[in-house]
Amino acid sequence: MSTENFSHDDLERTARERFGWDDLQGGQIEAVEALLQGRDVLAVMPTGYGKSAIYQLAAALLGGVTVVVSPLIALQTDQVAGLAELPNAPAAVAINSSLRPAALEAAWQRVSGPDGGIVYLAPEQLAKDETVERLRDLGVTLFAVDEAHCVTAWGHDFRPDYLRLGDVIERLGHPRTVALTATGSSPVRRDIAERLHLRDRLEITRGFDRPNLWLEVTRHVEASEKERAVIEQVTALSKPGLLYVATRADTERYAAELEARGLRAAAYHGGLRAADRRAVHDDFTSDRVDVVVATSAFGMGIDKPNVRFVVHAAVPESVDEYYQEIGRAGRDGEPAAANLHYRSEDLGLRKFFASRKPDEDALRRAYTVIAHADKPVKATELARELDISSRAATGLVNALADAGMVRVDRRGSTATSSARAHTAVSAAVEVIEERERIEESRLEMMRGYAETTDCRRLFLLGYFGEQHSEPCGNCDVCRRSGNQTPEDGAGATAATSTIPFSPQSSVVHTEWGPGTVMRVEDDRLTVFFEHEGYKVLSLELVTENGLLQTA
DNA sequence: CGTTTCGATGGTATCATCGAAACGGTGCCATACT
Repeated sequence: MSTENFSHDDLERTARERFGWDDLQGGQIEAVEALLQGRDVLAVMPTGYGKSAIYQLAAALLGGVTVVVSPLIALQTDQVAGLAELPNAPAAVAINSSLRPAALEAAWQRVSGPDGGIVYLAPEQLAKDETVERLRDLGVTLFAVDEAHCVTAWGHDFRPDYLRLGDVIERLGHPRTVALTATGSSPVRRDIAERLHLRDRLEITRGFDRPNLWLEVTRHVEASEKERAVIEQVTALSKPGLLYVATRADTERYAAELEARGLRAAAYHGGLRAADRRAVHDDFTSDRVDVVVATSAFGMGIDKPNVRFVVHAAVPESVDEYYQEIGRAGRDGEPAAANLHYRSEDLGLRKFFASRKPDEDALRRAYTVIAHADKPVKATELARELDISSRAATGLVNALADAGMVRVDRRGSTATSSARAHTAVSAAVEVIEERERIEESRLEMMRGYAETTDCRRLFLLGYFGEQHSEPCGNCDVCRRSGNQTPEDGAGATAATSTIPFSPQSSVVHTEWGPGTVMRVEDDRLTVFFEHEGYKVLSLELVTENGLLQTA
């Protein structure tokens, strides 16, 4: 089948006849057309915009087998069930550890026919040669990575197989690839594109500004005072809503406190049994609870239009994560509140999570084993040899690979040179420390949001690379300073045109190297440096001393 | 990095105080049990 001769009408007819969709959005059409032309696509769109429709429609038009990488089995199951309700949609299966051998074989058979189908799986499945070879034999026409920010957020340590997806795509012959996510500042977008080896990519960003969200930060000194304020606010706000907390114990404590106030509250965290998690999720979706008190585990796959507030009892690890979490409020376009309760001490827990001290001894032993082996070493073999978990082993290998000291293919890891162990270790340590610097700078941007004295929406949109000049009129800063709605406040723009650096332009700093300008204000610049992370620079010092050059 | 928990201490008040140690998030998968 020729893949380049689909007309706009074909696309809309297929959407209607096979899925029952009558109203595709511009961004969806643009993304599908790019895929049909053979381009790779990075789509950044909020949940509810219809990201799944992009690869589902492309799959139907292209035929053959579509692979969808999805981080949670619960999400895979939901997607398969959704497609099964449509009589003419492509066959869809989820391949994961919950399947017994017979069911597994049946699933493979379902998509092995001439019409192919959609295969949902987690990246860990694609870490198995057997799975990749089976897909390669079937012939993959489209590769989709759903919730693609997981590549950046989880790949480095928590779920290292996310970093292997780029190689998997190559081994499948680089079928056209689409990455989908609901959030992504430009450093995250670039990391996704590089890690997945996207080629000739089209980036489509839609639906970032959420003017109906009221933005507010309340600062606290004492922990107990903060807790009381959170409880009072959540009790007072319109329901339903979400309360994000930092620890599992806090979910239980706050939920109990809210129940004592007569609210229907449920705690949610990753330690709950699968059935309990599902129950809380369903209760929230069907308005049987008022408030879910959750860690960051709660979120992916939630598409509930009438969430009236998202309150944070503690800062999340980055503005990316914060924006994704508050974006779950007010999807129906009606007013909704995003309130952050902030104590600077709360940054400490996030800093702890971000800091992963490089284990030099483990790196040295790992490199020594790999360098002295007469054949490639698989992560599982390394784990056995060093008596560590296979996750830890994959993490060590990822660090050595990022430093260019080992090469990883499907047979395992091989040393790239005859470098001595201490050379390899210090290179890997540098990679880990750089990552940590960047993580900490992302946390500093979160502090920046909490402590900013400017319009909060301008801060958020600037973080995501959208330069707006008018204060929003719908945040606590604007309210205090008497800013009205944007229409009323025209003409107060800063003279940014005289500043020699524009947002999204590439720059080079004498000390910090290459970077991208993220935000331009009257007297300062925010720049993301590739090896250092975010830095806020005084415009005066930068121009006087010639520290920054446009690249 | 900050908070909570635990145990030792001192001293006799039958427990307050201090310092050290432990703990804190996100989910696949596989394997070993019932």
